Amino acid sequence: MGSGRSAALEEKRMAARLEGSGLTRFQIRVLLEVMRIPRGETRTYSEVARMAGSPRAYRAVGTAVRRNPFAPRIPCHRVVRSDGSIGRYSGRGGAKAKMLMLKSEGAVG
DNA sequence: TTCCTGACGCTCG
DNA sequence: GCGAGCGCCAGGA
Repeated sequence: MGSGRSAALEEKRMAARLEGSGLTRFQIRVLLEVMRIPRGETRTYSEVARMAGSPRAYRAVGTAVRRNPFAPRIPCHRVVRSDGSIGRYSGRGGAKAKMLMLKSEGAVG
């Protein structure tokens, strides 16, 4: 990807927008971490929960990403289950589209 | 404040 | 290898 500077700027603007979207602090933190996942890579819900500050809140992570108001901006499709499964996807196309996006990014074979 | 739900995780049969 | 059950944390009604 390009410059990390614009990415940081984007993240800052995102945080401001998320706060105005009626999301909670925890959910914002989760979505912010998800947005930092590099293209072509994936993270498990447990990892995201850990990054968000609550290692055992993987359930709440699912609730948070499901509320993701910035679908393409925040790559929630890069969050998969710990067993390697795609998991669910409430966005357009469901889990099928999720897998397609991951294949497009080279995250999966 | 209490109960129910959820894009999960792990164990057990 | 697979399905069912229980535990986990956060949020909404």
